[in-house]
Amino acid sequence: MSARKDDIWLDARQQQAWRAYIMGTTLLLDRLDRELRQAWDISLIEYEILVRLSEQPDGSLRMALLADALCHSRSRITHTIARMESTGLVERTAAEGDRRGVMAVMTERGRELLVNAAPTHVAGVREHLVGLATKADFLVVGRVFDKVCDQLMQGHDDATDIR
Amino acid sequence: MSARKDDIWLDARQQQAWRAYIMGTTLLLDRLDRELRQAWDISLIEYEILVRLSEQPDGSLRMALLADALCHSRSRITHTIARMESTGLVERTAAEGDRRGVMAVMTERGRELLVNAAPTHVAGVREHLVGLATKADFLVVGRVFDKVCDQLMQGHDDATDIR
DNA sequence: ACCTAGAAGTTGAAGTTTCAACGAGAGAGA
DNA sequence: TCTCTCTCGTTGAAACTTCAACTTCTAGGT
Repeated sequence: MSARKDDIWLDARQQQAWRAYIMGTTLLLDRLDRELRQAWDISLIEYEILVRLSEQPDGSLRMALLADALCHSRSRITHTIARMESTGLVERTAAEGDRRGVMAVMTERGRELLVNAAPTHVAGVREHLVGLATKADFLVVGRVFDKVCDQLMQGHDDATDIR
Repeated sequence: MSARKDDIWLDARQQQAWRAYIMGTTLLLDRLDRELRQAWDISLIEYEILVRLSEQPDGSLRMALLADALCHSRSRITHTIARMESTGLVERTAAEGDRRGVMAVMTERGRELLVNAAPTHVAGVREHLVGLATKADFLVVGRVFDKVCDQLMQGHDDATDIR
């Protein structure tokens, strides 16, 4: 109940680091999203979905796995895939062996768009983040956020689930 | 046109770090937002606005400065402050000396809420991020994102501005 | 076979952010 | 003073996400 202040609050440097992280992330994600939209008329989320699909041998993935891979709610994936289907980047097919299941499949057009958009995206990531840090420092960032993922992954579910 | 692959793409470890950062950030911001909403019925954005206001001697800040401090669009600030005004956390007053200007002022109720919510928020930041890394590693994160801010800050404007 | 708990995915409404356009005032220069 | 350009902040619609409810199907027990 009466923990000392420095057990509760962040010190000045930690607080500064936290703010830099929040602001930097806000600016970075905003920028990467805009760059993709302007160059290829696709959002960062849609781009990331295409990346995951492209990593599968058949270019397809169950909706739930897509949601887990991106840490998005299932509802969000449903809506986003619906939009992408309407622009011809993916299609929906039934999953074999589970009649509840739906597979999102990348179309040829989706694959072409990804091939085009990938250099734009990677250049942005390099220019606005990776290229600004030493290799070692960037790997530290990766290490820290690996732990964040581990800590927060269990217990992350769709909003419909109990908590 | 024919740059070597490793001039364009990230290597495996960099890519892994990038994904950890994206996923970790998604999970982290989602979690911090939920914790504040559940405990105090306030979003992370609203919380951050209250923090900035509380740092001013008179608890008020021009809309534009608020937008800049949070790296949000002016439109977003307008909408968010409107919601906060309707729940009694802030009020709007005219800025002196510039009849275009609007000040967002923290109410007493806003200040009380912030005092209550701050421990929740800081505990979350500690538990899900700061406490998972060594002090040195976390400062590296801050250093990296400081550079990201510097690089992206100039040229960050409201969506209405030319680009 | 039957029942039940839970998972998969969708739906539509509510909430939030972005986008483009706008009105009003400030400020510099002729 | 007049005018031109720019900034401030807002507006309402479109785009996107969250939320809660729902249907369908699976899987495990009896």
